[in-house]
Amino acid sequence: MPEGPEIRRAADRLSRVLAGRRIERLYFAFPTLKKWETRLEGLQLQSVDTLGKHMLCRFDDGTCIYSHNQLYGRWCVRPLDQYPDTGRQLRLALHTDRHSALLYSASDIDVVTAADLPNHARLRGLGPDPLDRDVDRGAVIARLDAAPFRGRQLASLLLDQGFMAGLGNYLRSEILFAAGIHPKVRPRDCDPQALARLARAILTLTRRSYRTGGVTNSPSVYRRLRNSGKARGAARFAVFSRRGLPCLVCGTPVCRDNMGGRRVYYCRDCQPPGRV
DNA sequence: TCTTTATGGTGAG
DNA sequence: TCACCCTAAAGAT
Repeated sequence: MPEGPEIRRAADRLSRVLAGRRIERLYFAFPTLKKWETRLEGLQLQSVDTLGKHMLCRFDDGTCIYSHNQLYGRWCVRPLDQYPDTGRQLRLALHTDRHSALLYSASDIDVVTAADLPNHARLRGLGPDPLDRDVDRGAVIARLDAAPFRGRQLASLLLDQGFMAGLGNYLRSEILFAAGIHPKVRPRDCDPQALARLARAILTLTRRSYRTGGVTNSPSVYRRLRNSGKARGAARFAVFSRRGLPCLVCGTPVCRDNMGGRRVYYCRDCQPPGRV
């Protein structure tokens, strides 16, 4: 569950069973965090929040459990003390009187006091999260057009958590395809219409992915691809991981390149390079 | 069974 | 830009 929308969904699931409840027991796999098992025991869990791909389980005394799932971490919610049959390593467990919230495989877990939270190295400098309701299209356009960002290639900018928090590698490709913009284009090369398309794609696709659990294709295209049976796995995405397959709009084979150290997928006909 | 890849991120040069 | 770390699953042999 790696990108912002999936993390936010996981936080919602945790919230439903943890928020407002006393945490009766905790388990930390990492030795340096063991001391917190007794310190946090019996406190009430106030909320489960996300900032981009970062998650915070907040306790009523202000202490937070910070976690980042990277590529591998996975949250499970189960009835109390029932563990899924998985070969994965349990890294963190929060038990109420009814439920167990279990974090598997994640390696980036920490406990942060209220005083240290504002200075936390991983949270400082994050951009706005497009899942937040107060982030609208105008705000995204303004950010794209701001001095630190307008000269940067979109391929790199869209992965920068300081630009917008929560976007990741599949959203990058999907956003650029939806906006019809080549990955090497910079915001300063975009006319107002192109900037507006880009901002709309950032918000629409991130929020769609949140609603659908990671499907960025339009609902009708997704249904059509699934029903055709040919592209089950790839049905989620319009371009991402579709190298060599026909573009869903024009039929040209989808390109794959390395940009910003990660793979980006695009259609060279629907997303022409140069000024847009 | 071995190798490669992955929806993430850091730090060195 | 690169090497590297984390862990799991898919792909190649």
